[in-house]
Amino acid sequence: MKVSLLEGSRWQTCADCAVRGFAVCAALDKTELWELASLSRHIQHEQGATVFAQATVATSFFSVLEGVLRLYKLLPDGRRQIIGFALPGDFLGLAGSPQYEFSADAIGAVTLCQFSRAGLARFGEDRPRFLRRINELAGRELTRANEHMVLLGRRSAEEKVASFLIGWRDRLAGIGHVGEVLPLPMGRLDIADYLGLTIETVSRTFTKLERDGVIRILTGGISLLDTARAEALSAA
Amino acid sequence: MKVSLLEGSRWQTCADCAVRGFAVCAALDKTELWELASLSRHIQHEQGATVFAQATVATSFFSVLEGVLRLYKLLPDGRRQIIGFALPGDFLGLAGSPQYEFSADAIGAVTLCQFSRAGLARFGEDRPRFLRRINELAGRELTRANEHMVLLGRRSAEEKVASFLIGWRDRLAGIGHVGEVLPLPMGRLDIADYLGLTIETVSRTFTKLERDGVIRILTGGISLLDTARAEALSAA
DNA sequence: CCGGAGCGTTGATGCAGATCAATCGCCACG
DNA sequence: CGTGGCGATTGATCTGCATCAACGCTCCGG
Repeated sequence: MKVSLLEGSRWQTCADCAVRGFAVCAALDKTELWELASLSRHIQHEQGATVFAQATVATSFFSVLEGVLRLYKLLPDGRRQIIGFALPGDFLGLAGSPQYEFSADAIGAVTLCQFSRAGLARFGEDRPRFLRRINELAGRELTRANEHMVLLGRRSAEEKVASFLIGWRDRLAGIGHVGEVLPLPMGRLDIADYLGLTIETVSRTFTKLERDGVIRILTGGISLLDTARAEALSAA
Repeated sequence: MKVSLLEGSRWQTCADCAVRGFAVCAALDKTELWELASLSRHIQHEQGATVFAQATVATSFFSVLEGVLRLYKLLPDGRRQIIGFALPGDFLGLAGSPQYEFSADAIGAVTLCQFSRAGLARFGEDRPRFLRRINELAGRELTRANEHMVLLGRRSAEEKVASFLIGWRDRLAGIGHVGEVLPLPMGRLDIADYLGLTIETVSRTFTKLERDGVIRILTGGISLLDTARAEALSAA
């Protein structure tokens, strides 16, 4: 059973952008939106493409329109930690440092709204509403990061996987996803590197959750059979 | 050998506040500083006191003047993850959610600058410079969080301890600390909960680093003997 | 000067998850 | 309709860190 994720929405103008309600621009009025649109460029990347790489000069900010990205940091010896997945509406570049803090690549095809760093900085300079919006997004990101630290430092493999599934479900719900099936566009290796585990442990844990009747494993996703049990594991 | 940390500085007015250069208020001019001062209250907490607790209503923001705090999240069963240590100049409340996202307690005595949430929000509402300052601090925090995730998810015990020591040294240096000796006001348990380890593993790792000639263990701190080796472990 | 509480260290043992090694299943392609 | 490749699963074994258990040091109060 194949599962698709947020395909088919097409962008026309900022005003009827698919992510208008979620993205940075949610705080702007019509005039501002026009001005912002003039600063933005609309780009696409195919499956697996790297949008930007850790430690290269950060020339752009991005807002995700369609698709999913993995955001990750690499250690010199190749160990990888995925620090998050970016979904439609997410803004990339909050750290605001002159170099990118992490790398981002496309999981499946993605469409992005690209802004020049300087341009957006100038645009925001004297727009408190916009700055407050950025703040709000940064705060949310920080909250997610804090929770992720607890997960990485203090949870068992089973709790990690359950938390991931519940968190992913909630994020998809937040951008309007509905349905029995929870699509997982990222591979097992991505999940492992997100949870600080190995691919084998992730696979075994999925299997265990299925054996215990908590989930059902499908190609490209899962279905949550025992939500209560999963949520308990995720909170515990 | 006992080590003291940032004792003795006394606050008089905002203009000659000990953390004037580092804190939120660094972005403000004299007039604004006066207005901000009228919103702030100056509070102290003794050793071990809890300044605010996770999941209680967030009525205040804080800026640290003196001392060190541990910021942590607890799981229902008591497992603890320390998400960071707050030093003079650090601002608490960036997440901006209506409840505190984590708890904070004093390690040793602390002095804080307290602001009412509503008051500070109103103050900032239409001051882009201030908002940009908040953004800058949030970005820095986010960067720290991302690095901490890599540490928690992908580093060995020895690398964790070395990274912690190097990071701590750099943070203290950033607020003007100098000297051979690196004070560690937090106990082994705090370090363990910061690094996602147990107290025993932390203790053993300290001992190993001392045996290997990388550090010397003192009461209340350490001395870095082989900086290069420690930095290598920390980066690797 | 003595006693004990609290933190830190050290030792012995256990186990969750890593590592090493096939095998499987699903497509894409010839 | 075979075949090769890649991701996922499963199995066997190993190991880094956790856990369980003393013991030591240091400082403080009597």
